[in-house]
Amino acid sequence: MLTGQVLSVDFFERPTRRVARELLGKHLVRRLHGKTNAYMITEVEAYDGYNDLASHASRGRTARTEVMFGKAGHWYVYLCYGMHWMLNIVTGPHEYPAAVLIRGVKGVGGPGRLTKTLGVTKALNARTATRGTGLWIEDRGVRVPKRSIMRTPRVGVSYAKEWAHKPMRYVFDTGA
DNA sequence: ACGATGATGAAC
DNA sequence: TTCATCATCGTA
Repeated sequence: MLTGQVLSVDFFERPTRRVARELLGKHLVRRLHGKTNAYMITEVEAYDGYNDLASHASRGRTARTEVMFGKAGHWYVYLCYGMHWMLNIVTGPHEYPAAVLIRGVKGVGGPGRLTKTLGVTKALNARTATRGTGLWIEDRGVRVPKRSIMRTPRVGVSYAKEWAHKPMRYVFDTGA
């Protein structure tokens, strides 16, 4: 089976926007019910720091957001609109609240559809992105030319004042 | 264009 | 304890 280099904590501990951009082209790998599937990441959003009004962390440290303040490389999974699980990976330094929302992979557009397809639920919240938890990220050598990366404002955060229109959404245009 | 559907956080 | 608010999606 073709595998790649599993991304370690070092990768995620860097500045959130950089991590977001570099996650494009990486592979989200899911092992569930004895089967392993890999999905190339094509769409992400950065949620960066206490001042980011679009981030849950802007309303302080709470039971839900605790994981965002924790160590990088952990999953932050929460329920949105009462029915969709959202999958994020914690980024940046310890105690600094930040994460990247994985919005889409090749063939599966939309964060809610993505978690449904991969069988991701609250059970993965606060777990590490390692093989042991059944959900991790690999570099399989896909090259992502700068030209193929689109930046846009984030989706569904119109309430976030000036943060609503910052280009913190990254899309890998594969042309396919 | 709109309703489903429930956790979350802030107000009371 | 109540209430408004959602980092969405399928159907119309």
